[in-house]
Formats: sequence, structure tokens, C-alpha cells
Amino acid sequence: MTKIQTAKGRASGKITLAEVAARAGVASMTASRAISQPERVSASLRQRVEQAVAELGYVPNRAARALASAQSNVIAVLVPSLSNAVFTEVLAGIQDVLDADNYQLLIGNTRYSDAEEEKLLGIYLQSNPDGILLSGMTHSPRVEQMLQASQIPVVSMMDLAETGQAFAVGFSQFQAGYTMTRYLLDKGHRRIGFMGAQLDERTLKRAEGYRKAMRESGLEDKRLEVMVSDPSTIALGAELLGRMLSVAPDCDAIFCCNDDLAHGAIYQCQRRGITVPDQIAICGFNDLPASAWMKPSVTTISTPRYRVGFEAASLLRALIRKETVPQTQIDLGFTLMARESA
Amino acid sequence: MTKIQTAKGRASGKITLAEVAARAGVASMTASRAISQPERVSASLRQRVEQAVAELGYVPNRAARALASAQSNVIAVLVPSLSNAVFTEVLAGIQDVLDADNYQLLIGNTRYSDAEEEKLLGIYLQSNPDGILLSGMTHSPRVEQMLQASQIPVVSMMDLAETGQAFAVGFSQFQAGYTMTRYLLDKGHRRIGFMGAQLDERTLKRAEGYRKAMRESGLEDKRLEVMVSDPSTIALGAELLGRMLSVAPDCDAIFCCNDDLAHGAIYQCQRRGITVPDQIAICGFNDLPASAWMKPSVTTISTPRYRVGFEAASLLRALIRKETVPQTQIDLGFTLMARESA
DNA sequence: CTGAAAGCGCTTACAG
DNA sequence: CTGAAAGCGCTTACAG
Repeated sequence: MTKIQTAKGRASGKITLAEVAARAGVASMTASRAISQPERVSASLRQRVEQAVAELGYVPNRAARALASAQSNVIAVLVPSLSNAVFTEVLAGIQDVLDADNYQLLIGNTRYSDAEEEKLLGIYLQSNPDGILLSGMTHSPRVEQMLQASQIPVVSMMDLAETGQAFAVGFSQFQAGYTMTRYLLDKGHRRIGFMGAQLDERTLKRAEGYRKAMRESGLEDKRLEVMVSDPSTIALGAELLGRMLSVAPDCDAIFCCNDDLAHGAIYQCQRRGITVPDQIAICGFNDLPASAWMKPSVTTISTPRYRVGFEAASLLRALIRKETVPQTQIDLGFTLMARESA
Repeated sequence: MTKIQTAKGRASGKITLAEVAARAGVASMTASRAISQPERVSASLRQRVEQAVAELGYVPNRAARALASAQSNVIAVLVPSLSNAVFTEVLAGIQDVLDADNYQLLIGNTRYSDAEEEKLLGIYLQSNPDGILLSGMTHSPRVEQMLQASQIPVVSMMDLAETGQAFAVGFSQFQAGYTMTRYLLDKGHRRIGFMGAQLDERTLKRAEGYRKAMRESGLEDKRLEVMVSDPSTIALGAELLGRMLSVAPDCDAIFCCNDDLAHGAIYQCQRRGITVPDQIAICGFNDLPASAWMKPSVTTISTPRYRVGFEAASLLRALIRKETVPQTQIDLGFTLMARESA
């Protein structure tokens, strides 16, 4: 490995494009082209550059490229949780689209916190991302303002916008909540409880759908709503089942805003000797893997997480490339999985 | 918002430090200092700069900073999966250490693939990260060589090194596999099966621990090992239970390399009317949340995922700051959770 | 198809 | 405590 240009002063000590070019006997910018746009360079020259790259172990400096080209090749993704399987599947969909394109994904976990979202977005904006993928439709004014000022393409995931302005890929959380409740009503249940955790916007929209269905049947009763802001877990579901039964002992069905909660509620019923669905029907949301396998298997709403990520990333890429996109909203729908528990 | 310096030519059109400096009536580098090292600047000047930043909505350009300072403030993390709760908890631990420091986390999902790991590492190296967090102790020669050439501090997570050379934070996967098997043997089980999926290095080490314990008791039998390279899921556990029983019908206990598998195996037993643990004992690994709640509750090994991330990130940060660290290996141990299923 | 020059937006020595 | 100059490692127009 020959050091063609001695690193001095503030040099990083790493191999630079100039050194590659020198070894290949071409100008820097020709070496640059041979690497970035190999088709625009003669074959022999390309080969000489490639060889120099290999011999020197050249690693392009992304910061320098970003600075010179005013293009970062970075895409920022903000999700509210990584422990929730829903969002890891969304990420898988995103990766499958973007990994191919030498994009660098900045994955941020906001932990359902506006403050954390503002902070992460602020940091990510310093990288001048080509595009941004956000979870949910509502954000703090500060976030809205930063996005506005940045002029960077944004696609929202997991829900749909009420006004058709913003780009969004998902399904109607409201509609899904409504659908599940109607299913329960159609099965003859009257005292249907709603169990909500986290109280993020998606949970709240599902709750609204639930309320609409209950109201339509003249069955709305605030006492049937058990809502807490703690994160959704199996343990919480077990606890809330107890709370629901003490507040509304005559409750004959429970719509859990999340499968975790439903699993916990069902386990708790098993411990208390309450049979599901005979004494009480229990259903969840999202169709996590265990729902199909548990005894009783869990009635739930299957949501297209992977496809949300996949389509959102595809849409964002089109936006970045300034292609014309057919629509701002992509509704991927949802599926009610009627199983044993309700 | 006054445009002090007209963006022309190749300018990005964004507010620059020079514009902030001009508005504050100071030199660029003074503005730079006021932002990065506020304590080294007079109060009045700092205030003027802060005001200019706020008024102009200045966002520092991270690429320029990285290029000028030869320091990226980036830390790359490579995990084999994001759908596995184990690694999302590791990430939570990492975030809790690093988020405070304005570090930018590059989270890469290698999907248990060497090729993917090489690719991601290659991309991340272009960002010249200050440090790298890796999962596991064994990597492809190409990865080893890239790491070697980069001279960047690396900390490995989830296991311990056999030679004390590399920096590692985790616990002995081998020892954990041995411990679980001994527990089963001590309970009187003789025909203990091992169910392995994914076949990543951690699974293989647990299997080795299992084999050692079986061998010590003169009970080793290759037919008791059901190993497949598919990802570990509940569905796979259900399927492998059937396979195990057809290969070794007299099997009286099964050590699943993962809780997912154990859950699936237990559900399958329920469907077939096999009682756990009376007819067959089943245990898992990792202590996922459902294990404590299922009926029967699942005997498993609780692993310190969050702390692995936390301590690994702390160690890496110390390495980056060139602090002296007391040891290269941090053994966080594991805990056997004896519950109902075995 | 190839190249000499300028510049991206910051920070690092070095002075004073 | 503050600043004028140089430079980090690339790519972008612009020529030829």
C-alpha cells in the first residue's frame, strides 16, 4: 500500500479520492466519475480506477460527498417504538425498498414522546435528509414548523389524512375501530368495553370508531372505557381486565386497542376461571403472531404493517426523484380476523 | 428573515454559519465557537449569536462539520434482527446512553446475513463513525478486515470472547445452554431434546452447552437435536414439536433455543392434548414477556438485554474518549427462571 | 470521454 | 476572548 500523498496537517489519514486518482493516473474528478457514474467513462479507465480503489482500500467520504453535492442520500425514519412489533415490520418494509439504493436510513425511536420527536428530528435535519418518513398524522407545532422550514419531502405512515393535503400511507384507524365494534355488536354483545393503553393518536382514533358504533346502537357508556397512558403490555392487559370488571361487572365483551392487552386480559381470565368467549368475549388489534396460536385464538384486526413501510418508502422515493405520483393518500385497508376469543 | 448573503452558484439555499455570524456581527469562527463551546465565549457575544441562530432558523450542516473536524459523531450499530425483542431491548439500552451526547445512531439490520452485514458495514464506514457496536463475536473475514483497516473502536454484544482480546459485553451463551440442560437433568429428565432455529452463533453455542451437559450424563443422542435454519417463530415451534415427537417419541423434555419456539411448542401440545410439563417438559430462552403469563408459565433463561446495550454503549463511549477501561470483557450473567412448564 | 478550477459549510491551528 | 486564513474530501459546472 503506497502512500502517495503524505497525510499532513488536518488530513484524516485515510485514503482519498486524489490518491486513488493519482495511482490510476487520472484526474480526481475522473476518478469520481468512474466510481459514481461508471457508464460515463471508458472501460479501460474505469478498470484502472477500480483497481486503484481495491489496492488502496479506498472508502469514499460521505460527508465530503454530501457537502459537495448538497445531497445526503440520507432518509430519516421516525417511529414511536421499536419494542412494538408493528413498527419493526414497518421498518422491514422500508428497508426492502431503500436498501437497494445506497440510501442511508436514520432510524429514530421517539418513544411516543413529542419532545423526543422534536429532538430527533432536529438532529436528523442537520444531516439534510433527502426525505423523511413519519409515524402518525399529528405532530407538535415545533415539528410541523421544522418540517415546513426544511422543505424536505415527508410521507406519514399508519393512518390517513383527513384533508388530502399531506402524503400518507396507511389505513383508517377510525374505521378499523368502528368495524371491530360493529362485529361485536352484530354478535349480540351489548356491554362492550374498550381497553386503551399508551393513548397515542392511533389508539384514540380506534376509540373514536368504537364510540361511534356504540352511539349508533344507543349503547355508549363512558364507564365502559378503561384508558391509561402506560405502554401497552401483556402485564397491563392483565391488570386492566381486573379494572374493567370492577368498574363494569356486567361487561360482556372487551375491545382491546392492542393484541398485547388482549393477550394479558385472556391470561388473566384463565387465572380467574372466566371462560373466553363464553363469559366474556375479548378481541385485540394488529394480529401479532401469538394471536393465531393462543388458546383461545384471538379475534383481532390484521394490519398491513410491512406494506405500509414498503409503500411509504416507495412513495417517498418517487417524491425525492420528483416523479409525479398518482395520489397523496394510499389506503392499504385492514382485515378483521374472526377467531375463537370473540 | 433577511438573506444576508445571496445564495448563488452551488449553494444549498440554506442558512449558513456565515450568515448567522454576519447578523450577529462576528466572525464565522466565533459564531462556530459560540455554538459548539459556548463557555469559551463572552456572554454578550453568545447571546447575540444565539439570537441570530433563532431568528434565521439556522440548522448546522453536519456534513460540513464532519468534514472539517474529521469527527462524525456517528455511532454505527449492527443487529441481526429488529423483529426479535431481544435486540430491540439492546437498542433501547444503547439509546439511553448515547442519545444524551448528540451522537447520531446508525441502526443496521443485518437479518442474520453475512452479506448484509458486509454491505451495511461498508456503507456505514463511509460515514467514518466514531465507534461501532456489533452483535456476536464471529464475523466474515471481509468484515474483520474492514474493521481492522478502519481502526475504529468496536464493542461486541451478546456473548463473550474466548480470547480476552476484543471488547465484549454479554454473557456466556454456552454456559447458559449448559445451565438450562443441567436443570432439566437434575429434575430427572433423561431424553432431553434440543430445538434450534436460525442457527446463528448464539443458538449454536447454547446447543454446545446442551451437548456438554448431556455428554457428562452419558445421555447424548444426536436424534434428540432438531435444528433448522429458518427464523425462530411461534409457528415454527409448533411445527418442530411435531417433528421432535416423530423422531424421538420418548422425549421427556425439550430445551428450545428461544422463547418463541417454546411458546409454539406449548401451543401445539395443547392442541394435541399433551400436558406440559407432566407428559413433556418444555423450556425456552430469553424470557420474553409472554413467558411469565402463559398457561403454563414458561421456564426459561432471563437475559440482560437492556443492560448489554447500556454497558456496551458506555464502554464504547469510554473507548472513543480514550479513557482507560478496567476490562475488555463485561460478563452480565443470566438467570434461570424456573416456572411451570419445566 | 477527460480535466483544471472553484466551491460546498464548517473547524482547526495559529495569532493577537 | 476574538479573528483571518487555510483546508477537510469530495462534486459541480464549464471547457475542450
